[in-house]
Amino acid sequence: MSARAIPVEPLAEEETLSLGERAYRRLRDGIVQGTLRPGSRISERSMANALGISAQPVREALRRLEQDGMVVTLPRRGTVVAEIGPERLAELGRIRAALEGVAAALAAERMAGEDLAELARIVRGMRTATAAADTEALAELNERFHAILQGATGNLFLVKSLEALRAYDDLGRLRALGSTPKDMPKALREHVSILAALKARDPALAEARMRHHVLRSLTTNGVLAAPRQGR
Amino acid sequence: MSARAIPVEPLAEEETLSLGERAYRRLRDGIVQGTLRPGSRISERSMANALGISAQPVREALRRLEQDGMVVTLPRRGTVVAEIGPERLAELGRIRAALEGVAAALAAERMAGEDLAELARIVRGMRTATAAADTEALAELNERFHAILQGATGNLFLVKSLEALRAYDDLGRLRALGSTPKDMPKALREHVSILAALKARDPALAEARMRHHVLRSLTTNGVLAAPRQGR
DNA sequence: CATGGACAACTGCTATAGCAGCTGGCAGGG
DNA sequence: CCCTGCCAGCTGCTATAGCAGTTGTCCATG
Repeated sequence: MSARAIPVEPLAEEETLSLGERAYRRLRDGIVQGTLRPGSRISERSMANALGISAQPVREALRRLEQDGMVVTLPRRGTVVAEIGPERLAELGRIRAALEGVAAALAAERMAGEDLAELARIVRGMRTATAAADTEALAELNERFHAILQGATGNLFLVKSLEALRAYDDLGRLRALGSTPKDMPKALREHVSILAALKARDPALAEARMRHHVLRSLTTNGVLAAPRQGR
Repeated sequence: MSARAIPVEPLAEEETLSLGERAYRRLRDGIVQGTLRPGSRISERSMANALGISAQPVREALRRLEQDGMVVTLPRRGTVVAEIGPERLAELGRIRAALEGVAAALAAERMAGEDLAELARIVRGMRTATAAADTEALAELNERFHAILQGATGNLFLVKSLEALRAYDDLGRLRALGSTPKDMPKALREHVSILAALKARDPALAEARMRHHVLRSLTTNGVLAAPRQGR
């Protein structure tokens, strides 16, 4: 009975999501937040009654996490949390930069006019939030900006992959300091330039700018080291 | 009993893989090969006894396919095969090109010497296979080349994502003609140049060349149209 | 004829039970 | 003391049963 030692709390009935989905997010957050440390073993049964649910949803979540590269399970042996060191985190950041770049390129080609208008509204909000140094609102707007852009591509694979990568990004943000203090004007200029490329329907330009934006953001957050990364 | 109409044959005991894994691959192949057409509904139970197995492995496979963007399920409503038109296929190709590019960049930094030697061996084999016009051996070598390169990155997320994307690639290859007839020398030159960039430990160069290689390959296969794609 | 409501037949989702394989320790023979 | 084989206790994995929503049909009612 080592179930008591498992650093996970039972699932509340928070929302209307399926137990499998909730277990997935819970475990994912547990991994990126470090409460489930790399190398630690996760038993389907133990984790199940630690969460107060059955074993299937847990197993389902573990299979999805395995596809995300967060855990690795040896058949009939056990499931362990994968190692996510700083270098691995940097890799994932570069991957995310590349994918967001492709998303921007696709969006530049397909994006509807109303979505562009919505992005323009968001950027406008960013400008005021930057002036007011409202980091919280800025984070919210930033998330919406990327979400709309990715959603505009209509590509499920892209959206799902970036969603998974975003979880890792939170991990990087936790290990480094909190949110970025004084690069907000820089981020604002980058968003403006990205929007301009989107409006101009220039895929290559949008991709380059988006990629640079993500890489720069990761660099100032300490996830990436040298400023000469990935071109 | 509409189970008889489901275009899937029962699972043989082919290998030692789990039923969930086998169902995942079977369904994935069924989708990319067109036997499970877009828009068609997939019932867990029906598919289960069509495959001669229980419902859980099928459900498990469906959840993974959903994360790949191949199916979309409405809670308590049903699961349907997602639409994968030519334009979506082109998008996925560009995504794959970007990811393989990042993989090449990472490999250029981290790759061990013995892996480089193995790649050199493979490229040497490609040279003779190209001279002999042995398309089958060439496809095999090509697969090994990319597999070793991706494996050298040691990044699970990258490997898993590219594995899923490769399935879509097969779909594109099916819709277009068969394997490439006369661009083999071009592919050989590209592999040689990629290997050179890897040996030189030049991440940016390796990435650019790999990305160009994949995009060019997709273009000659008819998956991509204009030669001015993605930079 | 139109309309509304109940019922049957689905669906995805969850829980329980039990299988087969692996591991580690403990006893018994060398 | 060391080695070997057994065995209990794990593990992931699969099957069965049943839950709870959704949908479509069919009959009764206005």
